[in-house]
Amino acid sequence: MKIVGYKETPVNAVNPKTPAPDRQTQIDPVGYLIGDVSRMIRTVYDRRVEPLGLTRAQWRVMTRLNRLENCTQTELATDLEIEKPTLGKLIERLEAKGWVERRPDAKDARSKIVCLTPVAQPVLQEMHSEAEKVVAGIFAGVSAEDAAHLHGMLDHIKGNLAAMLEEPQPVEA
Amino acid sequence: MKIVGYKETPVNAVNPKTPAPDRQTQIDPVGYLIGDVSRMIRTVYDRRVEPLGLTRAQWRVMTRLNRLENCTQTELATDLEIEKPTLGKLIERLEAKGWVERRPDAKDARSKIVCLTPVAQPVLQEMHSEAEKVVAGIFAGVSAEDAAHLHGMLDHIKGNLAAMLEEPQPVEA
DNA sequence: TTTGTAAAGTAAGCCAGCTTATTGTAAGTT
DNA sequence: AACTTACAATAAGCTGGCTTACTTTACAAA
Repeated sequence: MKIVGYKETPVNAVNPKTPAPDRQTQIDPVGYLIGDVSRMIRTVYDRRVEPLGLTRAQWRVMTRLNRLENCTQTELATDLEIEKPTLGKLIERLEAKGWVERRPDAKDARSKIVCLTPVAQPVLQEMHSEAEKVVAGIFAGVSAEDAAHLHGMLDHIKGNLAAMLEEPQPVEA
Repeated sequence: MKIVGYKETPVNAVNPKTPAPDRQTQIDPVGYLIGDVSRMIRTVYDRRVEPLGLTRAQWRVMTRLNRLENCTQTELATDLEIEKPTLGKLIERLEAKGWVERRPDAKDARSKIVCLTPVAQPVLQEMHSEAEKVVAGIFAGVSAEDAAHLHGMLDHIKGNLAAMLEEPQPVEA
């Protein structure tokens, strides 16, 4: 299975392979750049983790589970920002691989506790090690000040976006 | 159909709703920020375009088609960076809605020319208008210099990523 | 001319996201 | 205690991404 990223470059996206997109960029290209960078980060990491036998959705579940320790499926789905049926199917596959298991919740007969098996530990360590290498590579040649500046601007933009997302949704017709 | 974005926040992602993530950010959070911003941009735009009856994948096809005019499916798929079967299914649905049509290629009996129907025009205009509003909202309060600086850094990072993506893939076992 | 290779589109099948609806259990109300 | 409401998980079914394999056609080479 070859993982190549979702490629969801946004509005009027430019092909990231385009050699010289610096002429005639009348519509602000920063929006495309952000999308490209975001996708490329995922693609780089996906490729490195692929030999471990994990898809992106699966390693996301594993890392969260590692931080949350034992939790219910609903808690995990909320934390991952995916829906419960989506998570349910993912857990089924991870369970089949022997990396996670579902146990009944002593406190609530409706819910199930999801937890990692010992088999998963080496996989998790490998994933963490690869993540560190990828981050180092991405910021090669970027000064600390520049990184801080980048962080500040992205934070500002994220604030703008958060405000836009909180605008009342147009009432259903 | 409610569109809420893919939510593919990368490695060790933070919940974008987290109010104050500024303490104890020992692992570089810029990677998360980029992913969050990218996803939020898409979500904002998706919501505005949703009333037109389009999914994200569908409006991407429509906008590209509008720029490329008449082209073959393979050309369009390459430009969109999706695979041909994926595009084929999308076109089927758009054809059913009456927005695009497939015509035989006079020059090559294997290929088909995809083109927009007149019915699609008002939809495209509405999409473009919304896109401009979203871009304006995103960069509210950002100076031209800061925007340029942001662009420069993202370009640098993108270069790093492109280099990483060109590294020889680990040989298949 | 025939033959072989390459390319365009599609079919089939998997993974991962979503929504809506169902089932079983918990908990609050009367 | 009975009822109603809320919630955990799952089932079913759609979209959209991928790969692999197949058919048809084009083209190049023998």
